[in-house]
Amino acid sequence: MIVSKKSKYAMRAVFSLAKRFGESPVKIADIAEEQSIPPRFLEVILSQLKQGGFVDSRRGSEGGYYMVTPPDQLSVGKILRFFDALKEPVECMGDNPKEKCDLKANCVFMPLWENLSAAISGVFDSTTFQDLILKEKEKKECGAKSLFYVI
Amino acid sequence: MIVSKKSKYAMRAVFSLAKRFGESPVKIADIAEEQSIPPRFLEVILSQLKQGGFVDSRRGSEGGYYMVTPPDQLSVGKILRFFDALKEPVECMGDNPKEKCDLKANCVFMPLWENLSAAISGVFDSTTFQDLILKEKEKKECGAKSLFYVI
DNA sequence: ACCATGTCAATAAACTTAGTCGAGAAGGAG
DNA sequence: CTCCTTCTCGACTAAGTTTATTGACATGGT
Repeated sequence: MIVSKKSKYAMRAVFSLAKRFGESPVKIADIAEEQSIPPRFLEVILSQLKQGGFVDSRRGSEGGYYMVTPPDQLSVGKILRFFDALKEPVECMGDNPKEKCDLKANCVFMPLWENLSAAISGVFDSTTFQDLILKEKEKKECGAKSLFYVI
Repeated sequence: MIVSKKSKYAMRAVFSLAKRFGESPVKIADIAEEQSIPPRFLEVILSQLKQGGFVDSRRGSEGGYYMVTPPDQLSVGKILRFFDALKEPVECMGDNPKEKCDLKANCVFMPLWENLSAAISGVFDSTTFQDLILKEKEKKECGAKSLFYVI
């Protein structure tokens, strides 16, 4: 898959924390349970998110993790890129390609990879976590309305 | 990467055969050399392409592989999808998801995965191997022109 | 002092990717 | 009919990546 399990966990964790932006810290164990993420794996993930400057933490009782970046200023793309999930579509692209290719500019496939790369970025960079939070609220409301009308 | 080495080998092999559509069979060894693909790996790939009905083969001397599908009727997407390289962006999507998710329709991330899936398909389904062949010809002409003007 | 929590580095199991190998089957030329 | 050439098939291996798990440690609050 393009988006690994780990990256999805990261997104869910960030989503969870983003909803509580400005509130008191949330324990790893709580996020893990809420989002069904293996707690000790989440530990690793949150630690990386902290390294990335997206979240911060406090130890001791009443400790936990909390959002640093406001949800409306954090795109999904930033998280995915940080977790290296938004890699180049092929190894021969980028400034420092793993797989070297002599063709480069003359490769007939290159425009394809470039379009792909742009299309993917387009999708992820245009959605912030604030958007997702709003979407969830909408869904809940629609769900309620739906229940009302269905009967 | 989204597109594995194997899938890229497959694309190059198909590209190579597509250029000779209607001509006599090409030996694995020749394609391998022309496209810098490990011969015995290419063997596996071509055999799968045959299974998929994209190419056919003949044994014995003067044998080899040849294109069945005309280049203008074969999109890049068809090959990538066949090689499972164009998987769903996440495991929880599709009709028969590997990773089951209770949220499904209510998942806030789902629209993201759907947009992504559509964007990727859009890129790959809109290019045929005929397009690539034409592009290569253009590039060669431009290259010649360029040489002419540069001096 | 103690307990609750985050922190860190190492490790392991499962899976995927990339590639290899040897023996065999089928077509064509002589 | 026999030999050579080429494809065919299935198993195998090596390396890398992903998905965690573990135990010992550090730190903050009461």
